[in-house]
Amino acid sequence: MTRRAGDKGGTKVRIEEVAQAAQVSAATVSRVLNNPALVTEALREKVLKASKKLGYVAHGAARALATRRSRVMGAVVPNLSNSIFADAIEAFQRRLEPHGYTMLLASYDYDEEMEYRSVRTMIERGVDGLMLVGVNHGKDLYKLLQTSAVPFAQILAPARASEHPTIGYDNATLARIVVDHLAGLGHRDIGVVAGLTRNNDRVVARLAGLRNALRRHRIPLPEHRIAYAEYRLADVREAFRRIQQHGPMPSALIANNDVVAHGLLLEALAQGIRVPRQLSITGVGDLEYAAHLSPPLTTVRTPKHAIGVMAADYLLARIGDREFAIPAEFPLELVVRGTTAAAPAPRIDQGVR
Amino acid sequence: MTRRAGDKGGTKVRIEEVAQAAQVSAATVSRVLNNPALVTEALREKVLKASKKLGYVAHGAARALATRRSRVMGAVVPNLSNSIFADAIEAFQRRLEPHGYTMLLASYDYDEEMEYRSVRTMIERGVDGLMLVGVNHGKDLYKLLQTSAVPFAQILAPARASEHPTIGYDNATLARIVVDHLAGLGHRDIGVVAGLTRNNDRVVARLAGLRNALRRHRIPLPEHRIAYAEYRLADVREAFRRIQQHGPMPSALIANNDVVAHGLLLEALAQGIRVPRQLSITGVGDLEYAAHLSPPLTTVRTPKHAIGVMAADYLLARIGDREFAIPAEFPLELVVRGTTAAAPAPRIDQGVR
DNA sequence: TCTTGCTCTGAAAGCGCTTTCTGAAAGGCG
DNA sequence: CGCCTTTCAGAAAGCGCTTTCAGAGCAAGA
Repeated sequence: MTRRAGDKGGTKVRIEEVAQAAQVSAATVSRVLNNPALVTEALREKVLKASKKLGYVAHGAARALATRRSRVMGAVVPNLSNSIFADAIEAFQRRLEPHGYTMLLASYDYDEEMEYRSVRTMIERGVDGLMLVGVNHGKDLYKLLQTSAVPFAQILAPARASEHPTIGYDNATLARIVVDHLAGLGHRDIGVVAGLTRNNDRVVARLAGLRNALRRHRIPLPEHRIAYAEYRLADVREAFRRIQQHGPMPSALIANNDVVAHGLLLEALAQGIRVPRQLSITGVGDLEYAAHLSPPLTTVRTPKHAIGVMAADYLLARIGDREFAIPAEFPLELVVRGTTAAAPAPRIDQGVR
Repeated sequence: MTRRAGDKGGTKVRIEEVAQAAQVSAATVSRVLNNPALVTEALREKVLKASKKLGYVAHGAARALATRRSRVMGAVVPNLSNSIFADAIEAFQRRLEPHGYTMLLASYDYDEEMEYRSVRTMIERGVDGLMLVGVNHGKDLYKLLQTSAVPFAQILAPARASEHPTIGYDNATLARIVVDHLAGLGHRDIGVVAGLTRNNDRVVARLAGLRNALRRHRIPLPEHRIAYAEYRLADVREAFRRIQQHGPMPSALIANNDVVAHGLLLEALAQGIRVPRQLSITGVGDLEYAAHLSPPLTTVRTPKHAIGVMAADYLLARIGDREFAIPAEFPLELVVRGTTAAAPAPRIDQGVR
């Protein structure tokens, strides 16, 4: 286990030295390391021993140059604070690890130019595959991806949302699930708190889906019932108040994700508004704390982990020239908890009807 | 902006082709790209134009092989779900980006062997520098780092905690801050909910610090007043109950971080325990939601962002052979909010005293 | 014993860049 | 006007690996 002499600190060991130590050629060492089956048991052992003794670590760049394969995958995401990305990335990387792949990661804070730069740098670093978020990436980026011929997968959108390989659930379906639930509870007066739409096609798609689903139930969604907020509690609470300012409070609020829903819940509680008696709230994502809030949050569980894993599998397959069928869409599951209830009985309209 | 012909899809462009297109040698193209000052204005322009037109992207592996520098930094962390790591990583990467550095990331879920493998793989990929978490890394890992001569920085521990370069705050100081605050409020009966100590030197250090600080105030900390929990709400709530089972409830609970504090708060509220009247709770980290909980959480603000940035700066300096002084310790700030208050008046002891 | 057919190892040619070394051209000075 | 210095671009030698190609060695069959 412990290492003997031979590894004087800081001296990098080249394959040639291992070869000498084992009294074989560099070619053989390489074969032992990469394709052991091609080599006799005895040699293999001898080489492995020498390699271990010298503390040999292959030089990846040289290997990459020779094999035209880097064993590195790239992931480029908006940020790491949003746990949806963090979870997907982690799943992605963990899935890659046993295949000898490492992950190059960059975040761009929804800045399109920075995203482009990141992708470019990754291509320069020779990534074998690339994971991107969403389906909205500017012509230049797609061009770059095409010329460099790097396999890539877009995540968090349904396959049909793009002509490029895309892995995720459908934001329209998600919207429908939420709206159906709320409409089923009798809500006719619904507000929406969305994320910022700048460079975020998921928010846009979800909003469109919401509009659609509401229309099917003949529920109106006037502009002033929509508020946009960054995914920060303070921002969300302000958005809540903005909606209040523009007319009577809706009986239900649809949040773009659980963080937003949390913010809404917090603000409602702070104002003494009863949830769900006076106000129903829905989230998206089923974060860990959703079940623990009081009241526990009604939300939609999204398969972030599965998406990260599949992105890895897809890219691995592409690299290995294997077939891989991307499912059209991932299952979404409504988790009904305590923040939604039947709409309060409408006040008796004093007008004619 | 848009590209013209010349970039037929998927064909990678080599430097030689750019050279031909610009009617110069490959050496000149290389110089233009890496050391423009060595080349006349006219040539530079000509080459840049050709390079852009062909959509040339350098081959990083070849470059790395020739320059013995990869422009890649590694980061190896326990996970991404804990926002302290996510934040530090993001700061690290963002700081690196403008210097042309990309980040290789791996997480090991507190598995020492997996950490070793990750580091090894990164070294193989030729990282120019490495960021690790904590100061407890097993002989083999340090050996590996030494033989490969990769500069590295350990984060989230104070410089003095290790013979190797280390960037972070002192968990003992942190403990003292919390204990002083609580003791100052008259609490003499304090419980602790810590994280799992397996392969987590930060938790161990903090616990030791806590014991020390409490001793200075002559406050006892019997074993049954300590509960260990994973950083998940459900686990934490159970830990809370475990403490309740072993004797009377303490008047204050020290949580290892804000997630834990949140869990404690949730459980207390669920049980109808008044916070802070009956029970004070402190966290660590000042997560975004800390200020928004009700009551808002008293916590200690930790400089995760600054630590990530400094890790990047340090490694960059080391690579550039520049001097860099790591501060002995980072400032910590107690943020007093609503979850701590004076200890409830002690019940009149019926015993003699 | 000689040939045929395998299996296994080594020699050597790159992979695509950077960088030293060299020579050509240009500019300054006696 | 010629010589020396200086500037700038090209030729070529690697960087450390992989992999093809060819040959050596050996077993088996004739």
